Amino acid sequence: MHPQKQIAEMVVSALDSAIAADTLPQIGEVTPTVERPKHAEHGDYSTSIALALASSMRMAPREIAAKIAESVERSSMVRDVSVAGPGFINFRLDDEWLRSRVNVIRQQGVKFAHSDIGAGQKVQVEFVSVNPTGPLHIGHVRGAVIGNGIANILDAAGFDVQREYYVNDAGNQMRIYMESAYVRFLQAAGKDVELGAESYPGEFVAKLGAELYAEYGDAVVEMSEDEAIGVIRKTALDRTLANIRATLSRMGIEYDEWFSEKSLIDGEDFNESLELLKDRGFISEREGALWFLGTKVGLESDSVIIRSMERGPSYFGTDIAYHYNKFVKRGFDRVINVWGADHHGHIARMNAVVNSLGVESDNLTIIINQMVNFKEGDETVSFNKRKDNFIGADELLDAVGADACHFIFLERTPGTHMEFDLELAKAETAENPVFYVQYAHARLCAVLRAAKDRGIEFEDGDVSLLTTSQELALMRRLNELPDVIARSAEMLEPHHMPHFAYEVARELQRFYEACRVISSEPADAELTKARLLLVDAARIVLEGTLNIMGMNAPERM
RNA sequence: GCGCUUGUAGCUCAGCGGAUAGAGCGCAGCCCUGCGAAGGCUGAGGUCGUGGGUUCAAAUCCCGCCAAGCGCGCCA
Repeated sequence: MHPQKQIAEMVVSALDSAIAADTLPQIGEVTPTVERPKHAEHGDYSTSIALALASSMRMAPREIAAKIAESVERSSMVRDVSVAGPGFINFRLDDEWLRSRVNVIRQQGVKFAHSDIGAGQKVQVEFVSVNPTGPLHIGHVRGAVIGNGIANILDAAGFDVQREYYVNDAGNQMRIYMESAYVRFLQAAGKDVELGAESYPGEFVAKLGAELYAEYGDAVVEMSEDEAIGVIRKTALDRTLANIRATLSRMGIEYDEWFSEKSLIDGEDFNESLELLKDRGFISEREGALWFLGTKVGLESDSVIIRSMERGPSYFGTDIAYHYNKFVKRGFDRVINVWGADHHGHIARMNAVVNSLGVESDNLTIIINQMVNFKEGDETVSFNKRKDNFIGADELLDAVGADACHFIFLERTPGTHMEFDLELAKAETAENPVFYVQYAHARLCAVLRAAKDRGIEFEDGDVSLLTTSQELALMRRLNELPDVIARSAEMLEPHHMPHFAYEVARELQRFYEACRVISSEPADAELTKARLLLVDAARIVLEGTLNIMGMNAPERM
């Protein structure tokens, strides 16, 4: 259990025992909020529960705080419990306990910070899911980073996580894409044909057409369009998906499942979900189409599920089947969809339809990441206005590297309309937080290498020698990781990770500045060993944090 | 027109109803005979878009207004 939760439980049981002992009046169930105070003199953890209880208990907040503080059961973790200000109860961690954590971190590795709040619940994180109609572009990277970050965090928090990419291989866009590929195929065969107005003009499709011609040759050129597309279709889709997969792989992102939209229609999911909605009275037929009765559950309008017999299900229709499949067929306890802001209009009816399928709509969380503006020098451009001037995700990765993308996109909360400074991301200087954090890790590795070169063994070091303010501040920081992971998982807020990584790096640099680690003075031999233990623990925490963020922790830079 | 999101230091952003609103960059200074200076320290800089409301307590919750982005298809 992470320290913050332990403190919260200490407060609850202190409150209970004070009530039992009749020193405080009876009240209903309360859940105390425990926070980390902004100022160090307020301790490591703090609760304002006494202030919140004042009116219902009809007592002065400070008095309530004093009663609770008295009843707190002492533990090795907490050195001091005090009442301060208008009625805060402040907790200070015990130095001895903090030191002992250095050994815990070294023994357990980053797992020391993992939690069990997930309790093995099955969670699916679906992200990116861009139409397979060409390579990923620069605007898709944010969603990829956020989805991956959330999945990693949930993993560390004890959830059973599945990462999924929804492949939109049915529907209109796919038809247009295949027609585009077919035209390019014919052009590669030397035929004089033009792309239609709606077609995908990109270079990728042209290259794909040439590859298809090289593979299938003139026999397919002679076929009718429908026949020919039937032949090239699978290869075209596979190549496109392989391209997307390769880009994601460069970012260290791997999926457990690439789920086909088409399979929902070919199989039973679409019909079954429709039957279920029909039984529950959410379906009606009019104007030659089949509708989901959104107005019945408070939506502004109804939505089409099946357009007509010839034209088949709408995107919304298959999305119903998809979520039916996720919850009912595959039995996920929770589903998290990471969507771009241009899909936000779809959220309300998705929640409504999930609810109409009989699934608690709280089990579906849709995270929207806002649009990104890219800044190069003084020029700011929003990527969506650059459709004519396509910038591929690969180009961004070439320019700034995957690690910088992870850090910078994760640093901002998904809801902000953020600006991505291309110059800054590329900069290999202190202005760039990515390098600051990775440098701190590389520096720790350099110290550990130096110790090894000098033949220093520090396994038997004594952590009780770690007493300077910088050492204690660093240990405090390292011990925050369990809280940070728990909080990030509970709130689904990955941005705490890079902020924490930055704080660890900063605390490390202060420690490094003030505390000589490897000393050549014989009298300092024991202190050297103790500090090497701390350096090693810090390295473990930093590496673990970076890995959860999808980043590398370089040993040299 | 309606809906969603955003508005915090010059810039990019944190801020979990609570104590004196924070960080980085930029700016002005200071600090290396030793483990990586890609570093450390100090300082200036804010009517938290705006007007109301709820509360013992509001940047945070509610309502109005202003501004920006996005969305309002039998596209996905």
